[in-house]
Amino acid sequence: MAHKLNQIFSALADPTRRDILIMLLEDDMAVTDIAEPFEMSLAAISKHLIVLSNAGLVLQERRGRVKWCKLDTEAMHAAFVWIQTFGQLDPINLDTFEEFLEKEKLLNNSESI
Amino acid sequence: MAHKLNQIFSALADPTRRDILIMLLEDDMAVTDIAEPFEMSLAAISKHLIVLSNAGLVLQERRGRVKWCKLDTEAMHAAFVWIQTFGQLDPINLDTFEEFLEKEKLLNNSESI
DNA sequence: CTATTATTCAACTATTTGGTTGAATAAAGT
DNA sequence: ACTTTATTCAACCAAATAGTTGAATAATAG
Repeated sequence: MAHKLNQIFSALADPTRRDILIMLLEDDMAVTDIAEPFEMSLAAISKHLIVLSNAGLVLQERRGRVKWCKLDTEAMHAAFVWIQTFGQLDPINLDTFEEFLEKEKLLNNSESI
Repeated sequence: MAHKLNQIFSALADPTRRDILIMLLEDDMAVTDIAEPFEMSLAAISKHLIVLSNAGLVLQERRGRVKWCKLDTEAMHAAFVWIQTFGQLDPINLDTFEEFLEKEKLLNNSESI
């Protein structure tokens, strides 16, 4: 599904998911324990975790009947790098910008297969 | 509409909007000029700019019939700070986490009026 | 005054998202 | 074997999103 940054930023756009990430800073947790403080259903939390996992923000490892969730810092780092780089970019050359868009479009298409 | 970070991250989640932000690094631009390299309609770009503006990532100033768009770095900085802080947080105390959620819920409600 | 240019609005559509509930699966405990 | 626990699946729903087109608005140019 398209660019990784799309998934990362849209995963971070939901306050429940940001809260889950903050919880996971303390320790790895099982799905049921993650769901406990929230007012929504377990199934809803399970879906949020799948979104976080698809974005690469969380790793899920099943041991027995329990699925342990832990932070995966790599995706967060990618977002961090994008924002940081953004602030430090030299002014771009608009003449080459359309080429850039073109390349990115091809890339997105190939990724979405 | 809820938490500012929701708007910021969800604005950043769209590749067209990220591209627009990159274009604006070079210089302030009018809506029509921003739209030019993209394949979608002007109205679609106009909507994207409203999203960016609501998120606080872009400032729009009308001069005559032209609406000039420029970067507003504050919101980007807020996202940056969140991610950076995230990586540096001490392990949280889960006992107080529900209180945190409660406060945040009240806050979100008052913001969404 | 009229035509052109810049931008948005309105109405519509298709898709995605975030939630629900109830059933299904699968492992562990007794 | 039976029950409980952990998690997901499936079907559904409401709301939001990202796009379209055509008309409306408003400022500039001729």
